Amino acid sequence: MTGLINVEGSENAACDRSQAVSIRDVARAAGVSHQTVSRVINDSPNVSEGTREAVLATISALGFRPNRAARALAGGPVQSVTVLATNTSRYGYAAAIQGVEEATQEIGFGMGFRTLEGIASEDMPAAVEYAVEPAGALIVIAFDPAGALALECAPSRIPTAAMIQAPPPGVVPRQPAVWIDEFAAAKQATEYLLGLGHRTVHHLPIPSWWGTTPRLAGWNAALQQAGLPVPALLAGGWTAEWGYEAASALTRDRSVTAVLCGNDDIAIGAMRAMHEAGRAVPDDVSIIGFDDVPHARFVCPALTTVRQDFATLGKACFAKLLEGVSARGKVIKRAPPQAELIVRETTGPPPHQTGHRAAPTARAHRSEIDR
Amino acid sequence: MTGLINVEGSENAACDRSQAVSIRDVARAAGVSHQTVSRVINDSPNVSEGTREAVLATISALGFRPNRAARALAGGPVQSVTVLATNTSRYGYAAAIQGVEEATQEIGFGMGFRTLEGIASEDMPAAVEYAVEPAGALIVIAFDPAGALALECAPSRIPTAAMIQAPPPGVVPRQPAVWIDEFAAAKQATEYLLGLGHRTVHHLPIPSWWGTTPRLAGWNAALQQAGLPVPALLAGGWTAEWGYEAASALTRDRSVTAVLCGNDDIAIGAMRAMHEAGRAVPDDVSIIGFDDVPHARFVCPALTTVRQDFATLGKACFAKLLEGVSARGKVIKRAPPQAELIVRETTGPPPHQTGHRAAPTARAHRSEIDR
DNA sequence: CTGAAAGCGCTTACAG
DNA sequence: CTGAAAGCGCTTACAG
Repeated sequence: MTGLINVEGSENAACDRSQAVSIRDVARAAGVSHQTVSRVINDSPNVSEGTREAVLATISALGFRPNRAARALAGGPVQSVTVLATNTSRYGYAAAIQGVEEATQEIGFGMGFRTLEGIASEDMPAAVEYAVEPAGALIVIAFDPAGALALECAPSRIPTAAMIQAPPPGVVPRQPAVWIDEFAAAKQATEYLLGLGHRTVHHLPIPSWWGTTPRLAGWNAALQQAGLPVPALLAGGWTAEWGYEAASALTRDRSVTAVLCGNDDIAIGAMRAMHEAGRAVPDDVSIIGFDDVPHARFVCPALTTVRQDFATLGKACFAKLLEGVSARGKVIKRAPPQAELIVRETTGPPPHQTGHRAAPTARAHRSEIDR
Repeated sequence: MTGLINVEGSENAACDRSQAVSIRDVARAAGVSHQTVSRVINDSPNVSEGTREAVLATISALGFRPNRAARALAGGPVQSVTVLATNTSRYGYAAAIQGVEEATQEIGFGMGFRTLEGIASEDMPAAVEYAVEPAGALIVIAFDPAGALALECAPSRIPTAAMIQAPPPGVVPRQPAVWIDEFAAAKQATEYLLGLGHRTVHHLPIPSWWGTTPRLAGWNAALQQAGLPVPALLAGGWTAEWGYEAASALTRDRSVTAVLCGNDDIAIGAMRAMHEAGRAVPDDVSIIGFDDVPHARFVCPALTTVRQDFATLGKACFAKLLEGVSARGKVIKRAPPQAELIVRETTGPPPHQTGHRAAPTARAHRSEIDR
């Protein structure tokens, strides 16, 4: 098979590429043994500079690409990661997955993906086991119960890292994990609402499976710190549909003037419910979301929300994973991102509040009302 | 390593699983050769019913899982697919990816994923080549230029299928491909607007790279068929931001009373632009989107849009891929989904239209205004 | 229908 | 610093 180097002649030159160049082909062409080629592609220090360069040149001339399956089989280093997540289409998950993808691409890792939806608890161990490639690592997005279960099922033999909801103070996750400090942001968002003059803030949470979530805890802390009673809570949900249903129930209660939502989908559902109930946002009720989905600033009124950079979280998670793995090449460490309150149009003072419109402490957060 | 079978005793039994049972372990335990085990796991017909059952029993007793890397390396059948897409977080892509994922999971295929964003054209062939696993297949989401390029770069040696924009009549895609018939839906949506009494319909397209898109063509056809001039077009975009900018330009033109948008993000951006310009939706201008993202029915006013079932499209694409591959097991064929106009609240008769409110031909499409 | 042979492309030790 | 050996777990032919 010739024509590997001379690509310019052919019809769609840029798009053709013939079959498999092996480590032995490279070795032959470079006049070394295939082991030496192996050392070069694995960045072994035991290669003289001269041969290294010669081999590298031959590699690129021949267009050699190491066969991932062979490397895995032969017991090579970890070189692929599979991401486990409940689903793909929820914004935070999709963005996190994309972050991992970019990070893996940078260092030439393969990336697999497996969805957790519809897997029964008793099948989870086998599913996790089977999901990861032979010499592969594992990243699990454990924001929800299914993800958390998958994480528990990860065999200790497989290098694993996770994106999780922030653990309560003092609790150390059993696996390498990253998270966004949502507690502070939720507290800040709640305080912002209180600062606007609201007597209390209600919360429409995302689901929790150990009794609380950082978002919920932050909300709770702000209320308690202000000496306010904490309103009753519904079990959580994820979708706009759930937010719509949950907020509809709140609609009859005139004491509800501010609602902190567990995510933007819930917030958008809640806005709809308020709209249908004839409650104006933000004049009658203020709403804050969580995540800052791309359309949050375009809905009407534009959604005040807590921005979370899931793509960066995904990258941080991958970096965390690499710490525990014989990582070749430089691992760019990344700190997990900070959550950030973005004030837009769904928040304002409560109704019947004459005059003294508590000056929103605008310095503290970013405003995008005037985009 | 013992304890493989007896899992009930241990602490978190459901979550433990020890290392690698090989084909030889199974063979030994079943009293056959490892080739016979191989035949069984590959559904070869050349195995007597008795030994097959015995081997199968041993496999499940031992918890044997074939090593994917070894199968690939030894030249086994295709058993994994990698999906190439511009990104992960755009709704249609995310949903399509999830559809593929579910389909692969059903038949035990591995699934890889690679993002196209940021890959220079000249690097595309290598990127595509390197993305797919050794004995793997390829699915590319070619809704956009980067995807289309990746598809062109797919080496013929790799089994490939694609999700594409519907090709113009008479054009046969060079690769196995599936698509949603958006032409008819776009035409229907345009006709619906015309039927409401609008004098013309403007279009905010998604990008095209061969001069048109099915959505654009359907819009165009409806206009022409009605003997109407076709309004000038902007180059396309994908995001709410783009839709916002594009619609802002339209805002000063009072003849714009109906806008068909290339997707829901554009539509939401357009709604925002109209809102800021003091043009009421749908009283001053009607807007229709494309896709039916999950929040479309919750925004205010709820978005009239053309629903597209990308998850099913993804499954259909995987089924198409399997047609060209020595597929073991039953392949569930799936027809690509149909697009469907969902009438909600962003559409109505044009302003200054006294009286005769052209009866919306409501039978023809689904209405969800009363959810 | 079933087993003994050879090899997929790479990697680790092991010798120099 | 470099090469000859053995093997990862599976699969195809090839012989019975």
